Amino acid sequence: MVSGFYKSVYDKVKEIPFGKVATYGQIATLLGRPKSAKLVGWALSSLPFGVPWHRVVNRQGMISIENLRASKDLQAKILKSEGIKVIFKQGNYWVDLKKYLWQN
DNA sequence: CGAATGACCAAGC
DNA sequence: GGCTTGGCCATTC
Repeated sequence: MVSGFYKSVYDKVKEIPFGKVATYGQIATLLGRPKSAKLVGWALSSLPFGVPWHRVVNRQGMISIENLRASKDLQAKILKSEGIKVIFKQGNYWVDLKKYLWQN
């Protein structure tokens, strides 16, 4: 069910430009709920088709979990295809936030 | 309507 | 300096 806050999250995620990434906390802040990054993460757990979820990572630039729709491998794959350098470290994929963080 | 949940974050030990 | 804990709040059950 897409409603209210969720929709805002999806719209904001769609605004992330090609080749950039954003963090959960950042999106939460942009939506006016800086203390509720969790809600962003939760919203992403039930993403509608067409949202570039692969451009959203946690505060450390890490891809934390496998989604229902796609694996971390796929997410890393897509990021690479967009020109983003993905590093595999300690069993997880990471991106360089200093280089690719979305400056809005 | 009360209680649980969640792809997070920052502080504390 | 790695692991645990509490807080956050819309949505679901």
